[in-house]
Amino acid sequence: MILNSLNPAQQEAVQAPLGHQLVLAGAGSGKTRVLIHRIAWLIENEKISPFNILAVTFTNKAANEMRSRLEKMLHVTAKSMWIGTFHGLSHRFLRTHWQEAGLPQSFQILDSADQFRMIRRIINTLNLDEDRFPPKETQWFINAQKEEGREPHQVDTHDFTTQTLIKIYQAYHEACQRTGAIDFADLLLKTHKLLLSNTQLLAHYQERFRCLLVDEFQDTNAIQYAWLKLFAGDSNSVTIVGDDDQSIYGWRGARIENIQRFSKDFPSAKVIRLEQNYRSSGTILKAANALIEQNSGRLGKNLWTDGKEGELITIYAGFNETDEAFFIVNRIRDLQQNDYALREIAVLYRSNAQSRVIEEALMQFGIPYRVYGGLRYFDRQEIKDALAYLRLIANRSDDSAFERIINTPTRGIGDRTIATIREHAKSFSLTLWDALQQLIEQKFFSTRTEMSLLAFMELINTMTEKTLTLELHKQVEYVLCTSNLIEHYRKEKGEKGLTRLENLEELVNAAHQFSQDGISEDMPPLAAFLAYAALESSDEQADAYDDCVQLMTLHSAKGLEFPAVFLAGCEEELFPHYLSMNNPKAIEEERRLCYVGITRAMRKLYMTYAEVRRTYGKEAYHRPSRFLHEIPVELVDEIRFRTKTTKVMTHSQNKAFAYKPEAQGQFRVGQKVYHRIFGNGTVLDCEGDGEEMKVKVNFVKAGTKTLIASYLTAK
DNA sequence: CGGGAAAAGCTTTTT
DNA sequence: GCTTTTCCCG
Repeated sequence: MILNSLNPAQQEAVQAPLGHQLVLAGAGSGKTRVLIHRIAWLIENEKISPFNILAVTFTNKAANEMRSRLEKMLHVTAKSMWIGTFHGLSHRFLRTHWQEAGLPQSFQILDSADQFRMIRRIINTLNLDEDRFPPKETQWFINAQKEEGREPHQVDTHDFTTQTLIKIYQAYHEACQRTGAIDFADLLLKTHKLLLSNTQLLAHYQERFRCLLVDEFQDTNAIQYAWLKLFAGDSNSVTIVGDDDQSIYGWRGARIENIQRFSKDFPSAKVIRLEQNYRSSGTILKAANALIEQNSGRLGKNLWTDGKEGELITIYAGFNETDEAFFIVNRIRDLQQNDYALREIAVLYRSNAQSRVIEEALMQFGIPYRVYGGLRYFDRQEIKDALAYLRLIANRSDDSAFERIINTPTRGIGDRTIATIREHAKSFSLTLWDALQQLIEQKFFSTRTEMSLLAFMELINTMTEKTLTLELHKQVEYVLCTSNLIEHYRKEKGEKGLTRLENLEELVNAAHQFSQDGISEDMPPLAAFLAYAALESSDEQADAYDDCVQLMTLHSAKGLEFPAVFLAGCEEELFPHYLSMNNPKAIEEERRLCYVGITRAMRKLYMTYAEVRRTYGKEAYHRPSRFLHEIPVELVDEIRFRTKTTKVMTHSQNKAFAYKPEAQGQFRVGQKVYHRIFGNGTVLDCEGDGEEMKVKVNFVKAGTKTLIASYLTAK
């Protein structure tokens, strides 16, 4: 194996003797490479069988990448290796041990939308007020409990509200059990619980997985930590890789403290720091280091590079979000001139809503772009409809699927009828399907309603029979046709309906592709496909080769790198977000998010903000983000006020065009001035006049800069 | 049942 | 402000 491509610290991590290891890997320090080389080393030099290795990542994408890179490196298939996400691996485990776990063989995975509907229904059935117990918050509560590994009866409670929430949790828990559904958190919980209670099984798995490796360890939550510890047992070797400075998922239960806890629970663990950065210029790195230093309780790490200092960081103050967007587009065009490919440029922002203005500006200039995040393929309405038919075929007790399609496409079954079925199901603890069957036997409905209902049951039963022997993709095709979904969406007018039809067609292809890849092991193909749809958030890889500007949130940028990065919306209230403002811990997480953003940039970083921003229909004035002030001024280049493009603004932007900043008066040489980022300084030179006036200022702390007069205050 | 009007949201996201 | 969900009526 080629090790000379690794630096000494990396080599140390890769070649460490068996035992526990904690690798603190800074941004851009080659963390993934180390992890992959380590696994290869274990196999080739320590003669560990791939069969004995368990590697955990946080996304399917990371898992797939790791697998394929390993296969390339070792020239073997990594099939026998357990590489995957906590959820994916738990799923694999539960599919094998469904019986011991007390699950039906065809257990269905609920995604968060299914979970939401189910919880809301339970709140209503319990006659609770949706305003006092908002389904979304309740869902949050339940998931938070699950992430801490607490079942309904294990939650301590004193106040009435929590007691009610637990009641809902309990009812939800029972509903899941009755319908054979498990949610994402359950995958981990049930795996953990089964291993704890079944010593034989535990011994078997502990004996098998002699080497455990976990990536992005700073993102693990309580149940994941417990899960890992259980697999580790007393004698297996555990390697964790993480960066406390890049922990940005605290809000969904991730705990940085798990890193410290690991050192305590595995005291023999060797700590290795990877601090050499291969990604960013010296300037960008200095900015990142200075920023993150403001956080308390860090494990401590200082990134360095032997590369060039590179270009200064450009901070731009737009007068509103449109101006900010046009600045970004203008600079993107400049970058294009300077031989940057569009795909090498990323625009990052705190929240998704910010993408719109930027998209509009890009569109106006005909610059191709791609927005990451947003609605995923398997989350689309039409796809979920089709999958619901398949789910009901596979498992009649799947209530979520039942509710979704009993009247989609419409077949004359109204809300009243569905409510009756629900009620009956509740009072006799039946699944909706069984409740419906009973009610029909009891001749409960009017003849017309009964006919519609019978037709529905008949449809599902026929589908099940007819597709029993069909190949998976044929099965999907059959369902699409006989369910009338195609017909239903054909009626939807406009482009939307057309896209939906295309998506449905694509589902047949997806099924075909899936069965050809054939990783379904001993699961029936349909069940495997449904699990795949629930667990894998298939990202369209085809677009990856297109040359377009990459737009995404800071969260989704983690793990990526780009030669040029724009960080838009660097304003107080937006970034840091106003919901984090009064919580020091949350502010630190925002700062880490900013750190992640800055360290995505390889050569050139722009940070922009808007004086006025329209949010939720209201115009709001914000101060520049505190994070801008935390970057040493000597690393910052220039502040420009207005771009040439203001003239190109279309009618809709007229408002922006009409905006005139308050004249600050004329400046003269020798005058003392103040700037909100650079601080105090003295005017050295003036050029032009009015608001277009450019002023050269010698700042006390920041040195000499040339900027637009409007951003200076006379002292 | 479907369409239009009114109302309600509205960080960050993977699984 | 814009988008999604809900409500109400023909």
